[in-house]
Amino acid sequence: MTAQRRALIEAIQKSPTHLDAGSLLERARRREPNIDRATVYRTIELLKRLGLVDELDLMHLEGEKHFYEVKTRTDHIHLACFRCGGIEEIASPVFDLLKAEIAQLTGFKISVARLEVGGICRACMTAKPRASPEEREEAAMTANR
Amino acid sequence: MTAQRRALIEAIQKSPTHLDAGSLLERARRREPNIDRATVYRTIELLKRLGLVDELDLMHLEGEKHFYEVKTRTDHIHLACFRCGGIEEIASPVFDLLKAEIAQLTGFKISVARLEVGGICRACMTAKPRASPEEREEAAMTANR
DNA sequence: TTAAATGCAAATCGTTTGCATCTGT
DNA sequence: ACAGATGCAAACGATTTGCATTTAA
Repeated sequence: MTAQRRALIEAIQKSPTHLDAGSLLERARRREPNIDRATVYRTIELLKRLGLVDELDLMHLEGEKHFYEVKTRTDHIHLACFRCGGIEEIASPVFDLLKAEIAQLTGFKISVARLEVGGICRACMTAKPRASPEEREEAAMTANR
Repeated sequence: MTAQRRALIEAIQKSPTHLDAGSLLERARRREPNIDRATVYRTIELLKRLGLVDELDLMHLEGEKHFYEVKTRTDHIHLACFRCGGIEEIASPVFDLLKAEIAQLTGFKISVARLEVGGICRACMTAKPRASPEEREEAAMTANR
């Protein structure tokens, strides 16, 4: 247990949003100025292996970065808005039910279940009231990336 | 509609397995030898935008590649085995129910829903009968990447 | 004819690695 | 003391880009 690891773990825990390796490094440096990129990646790898953090893609809204969060008891779903880039989280008993069904049906011993949804959030949907239905449709289509 | 695009679309459609950009290029070249990487990526981007193909990560089992499949009417779940690398697919009414619930609860207009599960498949679970429960636990843990 | 698609090569981005040095236990 | 963790710099793999050229409609 080194000072660098402590700084990184604290950075992940404290952040209200999902951080990628780069911003994780930046935050950790406030505490431990000499910490290096490589250490960040190695520590993330470790925490993943220990099952302490989950890795997310968040629909690749900003390039191919990965994002990290502390693993909670109940899995939650991540909703990414293609228009505003916002991320929402939601948990549902139906999700747990689904995982149980999958395990039962396929015999899989599930260790990670990642559900990521992309679309247009309520706020963006109601905003731009001038937009015609055609424009909305177009935007939704184009957003599908 | 160019010859290159035709070759790529055919390559995606014909493949029984999920292909990444590299193998997609390779397959398409059998038909159109002069096709370039850049064209592959540009065409994939187009097909994604048009909602014709879905992009998958398959739990990053082999690096950070992305995999592609033609978008089907009913979404399915991808199960990746950390031990043998195999991919299984499964659809479930519960999955559709969950998506409906998410949309209803959050007001999201969902355009993509990607559920990827990582774990140990039934075959790998039953294999290695000599493995102690501890070893299984350890393997499952380590596999969590 | 001409806007759009392509090939090529170089660039970019996130991530990983080899290796010499340092540090926690 | 010494296994393991770190920093540094270089390497890497997947993907993207600028630009001159070709092609489908």
